[in-house]
Amino acid sequence: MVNSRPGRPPGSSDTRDRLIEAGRAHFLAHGYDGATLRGIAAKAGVDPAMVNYWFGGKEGLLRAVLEMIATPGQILEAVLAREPEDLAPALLATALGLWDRPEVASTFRRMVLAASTGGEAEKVVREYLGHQLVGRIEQMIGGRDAAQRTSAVAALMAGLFMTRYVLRIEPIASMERREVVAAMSPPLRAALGQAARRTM
Amino acid sequence: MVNSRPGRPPGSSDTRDRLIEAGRAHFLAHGYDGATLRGIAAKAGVDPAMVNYWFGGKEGLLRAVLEMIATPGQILEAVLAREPEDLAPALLATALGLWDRPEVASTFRRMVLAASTGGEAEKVVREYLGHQLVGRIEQMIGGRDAAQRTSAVAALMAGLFMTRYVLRIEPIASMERREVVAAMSPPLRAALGQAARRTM
DNA sequence: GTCTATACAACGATAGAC
DNA sequence: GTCTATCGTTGTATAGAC
Repeated sequence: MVNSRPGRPPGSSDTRDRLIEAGRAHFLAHGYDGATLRGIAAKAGVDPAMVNYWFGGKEGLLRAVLEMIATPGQILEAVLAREPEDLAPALLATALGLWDRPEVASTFRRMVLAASTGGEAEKVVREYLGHQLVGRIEQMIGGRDAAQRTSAVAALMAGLFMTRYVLRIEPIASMERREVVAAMSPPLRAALGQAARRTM
Repeated sequence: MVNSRPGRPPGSSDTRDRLIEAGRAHFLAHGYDGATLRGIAAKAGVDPAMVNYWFGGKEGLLRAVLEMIATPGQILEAVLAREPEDLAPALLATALGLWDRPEVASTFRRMVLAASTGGEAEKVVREYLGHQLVGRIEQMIGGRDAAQRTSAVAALMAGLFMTRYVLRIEPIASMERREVVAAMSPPLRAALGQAARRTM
């Protein structure tokens, strides 16, 4: 394995930072498989081999870019201050406010697509979503049957994102933000609310 | 452009069918970018150049594979006989019963993938999901605010599928089917139930 | 028309010189 | 640390045999 975080090199070497920024732009524009190391390196103004040196390969660069974005945490942080009664609409409004920004939606869109290809990027994205996002929701809601309720919440939020931003299925893709909040709040409240009842 | 559908060649040429079957298996196993034309051709026992001859390229083969897979509204058909009270768990149990069959899960997985190719396949998949699936749900539940409630139902089901089968996020990916039904029934009932209330 | 054979540019990755 | 040279593999294109 290669040195992935030098303390502060004496010579030059903002190479690493330039590669992360260029990689973010390229993954966003072309997806994981579509982006090329040569194109990223050219935009960063460095040699393509530097990707392998600093990140161990293309997959390592994706991991570094994902760590840089770290948006799911922002949603939860911004919401944790609210009282539990308002949790559902607050979570929805905060998430939509973030996702409606085009560059954020595109980033997650690419992540989902990368995770759907079955390639190496899939493992990276799954790790990221599993720990960073789902783990923190579960920790947040706690209580009995936390795992089941967390799964329901995660499925609901993931489905909202998929239908509205990735697949762009009508009518949800064109709905006003407050309409979406109104429509999704009751089911999200049910998912957050009490432990799942045995129904069959 | 190349001839893509010969009437009935006198000579041999099940080459096309063999490529579709091999392509289905490979796309399913490795994803679109992960699958290689040489690997597909080898499994089909034909020359790699035949993919270009019959389908015009890799993307054309994907389109032919998608056309071959009959993606059914079986879920809705099987559920429509139930009374409205049981609708949520019935819909979930039926959907899970279908999706837990590996080849069906893979089919939808590939549709998500196809929606990302950026080509003509994206439009096809979106049309199919929008009209064939979401449109029928809306027609089924009817009433006031049908569009909003339909969106919530679609998001919930899409999210369930994404987290459990595509992204395979824990713990929902490993949960028993009846656990999933129990966890998702309350939010799904809320989505199906009454018109969304204005919450903000 | 159907297929084989071959070639080509671009890709991710690596070894080793500086 | 950085870069050059190069390897194996990818998707695609084409020439020509049946």
